[in-house]
Formats: sequence, structure tokens, C-alpha cells
Amino acid sequence: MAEQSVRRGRPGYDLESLLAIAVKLFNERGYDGTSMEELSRRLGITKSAIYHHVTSKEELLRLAMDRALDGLFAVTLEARSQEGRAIDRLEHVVRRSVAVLVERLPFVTLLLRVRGNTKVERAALARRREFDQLVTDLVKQAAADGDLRSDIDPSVTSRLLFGMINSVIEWYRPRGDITQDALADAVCTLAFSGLRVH
Amino acid sequence: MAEQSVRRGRPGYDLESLLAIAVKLFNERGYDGTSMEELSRRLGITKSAIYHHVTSKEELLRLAMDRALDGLFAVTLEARSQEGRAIDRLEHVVRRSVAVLVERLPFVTLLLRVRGNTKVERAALARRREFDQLVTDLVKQAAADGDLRSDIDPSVTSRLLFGMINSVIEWYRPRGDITQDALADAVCTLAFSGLRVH
DNA sequence: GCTGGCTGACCGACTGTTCGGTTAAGAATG
DNA sequence: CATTCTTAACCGAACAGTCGGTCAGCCAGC
Repeated sequence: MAEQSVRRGRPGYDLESLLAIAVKLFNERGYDGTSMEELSRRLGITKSAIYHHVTSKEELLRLAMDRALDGLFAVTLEARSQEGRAIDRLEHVVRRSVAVLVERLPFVTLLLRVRGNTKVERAALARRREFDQLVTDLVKQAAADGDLRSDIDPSVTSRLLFGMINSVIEWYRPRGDITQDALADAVCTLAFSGLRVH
Repeated sequence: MAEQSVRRGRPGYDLESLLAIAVKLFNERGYDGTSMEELSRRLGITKSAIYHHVTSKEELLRLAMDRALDGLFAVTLEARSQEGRAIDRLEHVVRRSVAVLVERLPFVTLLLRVRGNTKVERAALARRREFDQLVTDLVKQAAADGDLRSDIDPSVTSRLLFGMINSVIEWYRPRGDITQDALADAVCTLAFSGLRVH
């Protein structure tokens, strides 16, 4: 596991460590609300030094969102190559999505808040829509199988379902006492069985 | 119901009509991502004309968020003065919250996206937290009554529940074929009974 | 003629970005 | 060992453009 290659050159930030701090700040203040000046202060280096690692502010955003999108797309690839009932595959997608959300929390957070102001943002939104489509298809299939209630429109169901999942970024912090598995269990229980005692 | 007082002076925008367009643009581009110049272009008047109606950009934000918060707080006041089992009062809060979300969609949307960069934003976040607390208390009470499942932490439950509700702002548009009541039904069914067929 | 809405020119501060030069480390050379 | 080379990160000053906001005065309708 020791991928500890010796760092050459002057010590300091590399792209990864810089990106981590940048994304954290973007999530605190919002992407548009964060200036490069402010970021440089947080990093403890000058504004111009940032441009040694990255060609523009927007590239920071792109890099971050790609990390989130790559994780989510790995889930869809998994789901597509899977067998079994749609409802079971749906539950698997939900569990894996929660995992990606938790493991790449800052990146996904940034992704979910993008408004589509620039080309980069619109491209990210387009990839997100692809993901949503897969989930909606699964919900439709499971409803057709008779495993999911058919009294609610599948697209409404999938939107509310992923609304619940995505809301995790607003409050979940890995440091806390809730493990990733416990969170996934809570989400699945609530989503599939509801919160009322029957 | 005719509150149609006669408009005097030169015809044009008043505060309300200006605010409506401003909030719409803020939601499209994000508050920080929208410049007063851009807003003036959308309004069809000059930048300085905006300052005839409002003292600052932030006041637009404050006015909008207050409209959302006032609606949500009316729900909590209702809930506090209500009798009956906690689970029934919780369902009522959920239904009324969906109603407020739909009726004041643009204002609530703006509220839910604020990051806390300024005093105005932090004050709004504080009021939001008060609202969340009421819901969490209701969930706790309902769990203590034995009406709600006790295998999930009440604060997690309430967060996921309102994550689902709040996600409505991301996709629901009143123009569509889903009525407000149908939406509230879908939310309550999904939240309380889950999406699996039993 | 008063009220309410608007214009156009302007300000200082801040924006993201560029550029030429510098500094600190490991690696190669003698 | 000391020297030079290479790599990688950084600084300071400046750029053109945009930001939110101001002010004195103009204009349309009851």
C-alpha cells in the first residue's frame, strides 16, 4: 500500500492538497462568494501562487465536480451490469450513493450546489441528469414489477428519494458518531419502509 | 379580497414586482453570482433605479428570506397551539410546510441556499434552525408515544424528512400537472409508509 | 404640482488573471 | 565532500474589467 513516492522540489501545496482546501472554502462561502484573494489567505500563500497549480478558478471547480461525478457514475456502471429484481438493484444504488456522498462529501456538496452559470457548470448538471435518469428508470421498473407502490408517479418518487439522500450533505459530518453504514441503513429504512410503526 | 389600491405617480415597478423578478434571477444565477447590473438589465431599467426601491442588494435578500421565514414560522405557531398525538401534528406540519414551499417557492428556494456569509444570512439561518428544532421535538415526542420507529435517531429522522421536503424546490414547478395537494400526499405517503409494497 | 419612478455619469474597492523573477528541496556530477 | 542541475512551489506588482453603490436632476400621471 506504500505509494509514498518522494516529493521533489520545494515543499508546499500540490494540486490535491490545494484543491481540498479550496473546495472546503467554496462550500463554506459558496463558489461565487469566494474570491481568489480569500482563498490565498486561507492557503497561506499569495494569489498568484494558486495559478502555478491551476489555470483558473473555474478549473478548481471542474476538478472538484469531476471527482464527485466520477464516483456517482461508477455507481451507475455497477447498477447497469447487475442482475436481480429492480427493487434490490435500486436499494443497492441508494446504499452505494450514500457511500459516495460520504466518502467524497466536499466534492459532492460543491456539485449539488452548482447553478449552471458557465459551460463547466452546465456540463456537470448534464452528467447529473444522466444519473437521475438511471434512478428513475429503476423506480419505474420496480413499480412495474409490483414491488414499489404505483400510486405515486415514478419520477416524483425518485426525485423525493434522491432529495432525501442528497440532503445528507447539509448536515452529515464523518467525525460524528454516525457511521457510514448506519446512515445508509437509516436512509434505506426510511425510504423503503417509512417512519411510521405499523 | 380587492386590495387594489390606485397606483400613483409614474408607472413602473413597485417594490413587490421588482422583488419578484430579483428573486427569480437570484435563484437562476445564485445570489452572489448575480450582479446588480445584470438585474437591472433583466428589469429593463438602470442599476441606479433599483436603489430607488431598495437601499442595498442585501435588502433584496433580506426581504425575500423574510417572506419565506414568516410562512414557515406561521406553521410552527399553528403546531404549538395544536392538540392531539405528536405523529398527527407532525403530519400536519409536513403538509403545511409543503404548502408554504409551493406558495412561496422562489422565496423559500433562496432561503434554503444561503450560506451565512453576512449578518443578514446568519440571522436567517438562525431562524431556520429554530424551525428545525420544532420538527425534531415533534419526531422525538412521536417516537416516545410509540407511533414512530425508534430504531433511527430522531434528529437523523427529522433531517432526512425535511431533506426530502426541501428538495421539492429543486424540481417542483406549479405550472406542471402535479397539484399542491397531490405533492403533499406523495411526500406524506413516502415519508410515513415508505415506497415498498407490503 | 406633487408623488413616485427613473436616468446617466461617476466613485472607490475589489475581481480573476498575468508576468518576471525567486526560493527551497532532491538528484546528478565532479 | 561541494557544486551544479532540475523540479516544483512561491512572491510582488500590475493589469483590465466588474462590483455595489451614490448623486443631481429629469419625467410621467393623478
